[in-house]
Amino acid sequence: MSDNISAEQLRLLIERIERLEAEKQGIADDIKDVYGEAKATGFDAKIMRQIVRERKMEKHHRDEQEALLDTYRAALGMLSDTPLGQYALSRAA
Amino acid sequence: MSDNISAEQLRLLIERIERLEAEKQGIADDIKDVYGEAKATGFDAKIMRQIVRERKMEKHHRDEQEALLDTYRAALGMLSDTPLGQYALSRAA
Amino acid sequence: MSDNISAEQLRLLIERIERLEAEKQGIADDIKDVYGEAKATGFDAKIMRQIVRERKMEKHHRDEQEALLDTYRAALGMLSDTPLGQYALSRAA
Amino acid sequence: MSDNISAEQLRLLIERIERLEAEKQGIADDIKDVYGEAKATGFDAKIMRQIVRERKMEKHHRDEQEALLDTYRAALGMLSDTPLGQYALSRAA
DNA sequence: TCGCCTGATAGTTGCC
DNA sequence: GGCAACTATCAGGCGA
Repeated sequence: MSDNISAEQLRLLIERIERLEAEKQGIADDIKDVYGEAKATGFDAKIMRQIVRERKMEKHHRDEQEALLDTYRAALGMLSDTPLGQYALSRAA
Repeated sequence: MSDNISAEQLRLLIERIERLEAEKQGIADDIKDVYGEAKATGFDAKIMRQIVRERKMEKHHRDEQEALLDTYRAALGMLSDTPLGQYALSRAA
Repeated sequence: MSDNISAEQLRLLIERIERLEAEKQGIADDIKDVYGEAKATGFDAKIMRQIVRERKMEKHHRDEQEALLDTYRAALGMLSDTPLGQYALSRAA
Repeated sequence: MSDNISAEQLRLLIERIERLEAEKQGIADDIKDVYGEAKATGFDAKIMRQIVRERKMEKHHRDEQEALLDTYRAALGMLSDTPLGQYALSRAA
């Protein structure tokens, strides 16, 4: 009996995954359509992809910077109630 | 002036793409979550992935068979108005 | 000195790769020639490519089925020294 | 009867293609092995790929130059028995 | 957690 | 010259 339950659970999980993958593919198709539309308007898809890639990297870069800053903030947090810590904070910002 | 219009168009296209890519990534994360959930329930993610892959391939296989059959039908189509062609078609189906 | 040795090693590796890529390209050209020959004989290259693709997929399909079965066997293997596990194995095969 | 002949021809062509594709895949595997070997020796595969790509482009560039030169040579060939052609040739070389 | 390896994605070449 | 097949690259997932 518990085998049936397991099999049913497995079936449901597989179906959820397949449904999500179908959605993902649909969006991928939408993206392709937008590039097609851009091309029809006279833009170069290759260059656009390059721009998208660069912006993603810039965002990633900013996120990393932000994370680093958070780390500093946390490290300095424990010192923020001391005069020396206050000074370090003022230099890091 | 038309440069501004082009630049604006480009900006809109890029933003649409970035929004779609964000959605796509979100769904990819959802899929990962489902696998995580399955693992927590005691299923082996590797086997599940293999099953999903296999089912996808079976579907692709059927589609390809259908496409091949269509191609044959088209190739035979040029004979469909002759008795012999009719016979060939009936054998191919 | 060891730099020279490294440089020489690198050169040899690069040359081996370039030689292999040349061979690969040669074979790709041969394949193209065969399709050309087929076309000259009156066959439709598009259909031929579809057939080749389909046969490759069928092979891949069989391999995948086999791999899945192996995975199941491995998953059941942990039970193979119990009577109940033996029974499960006999049902799965 | 001619159908049988055609089918047999088609079979032979398909088999030749499949055999060539198997060879091609084998060489692709060999290339992968060489990169693996290089990596094991301490080289960076990504950089090596870049080098191979650049050398291919350089070769292509040289080939184009050579082709252009041939075109000039051919164009000048028809003039090579005239004093002016002789002069042009001497300038082009 | 890191390296490997497979699967997804972008670029290129050949065909129509 | 556009489109589709194919190849090469890259990133995410798996195993050690």
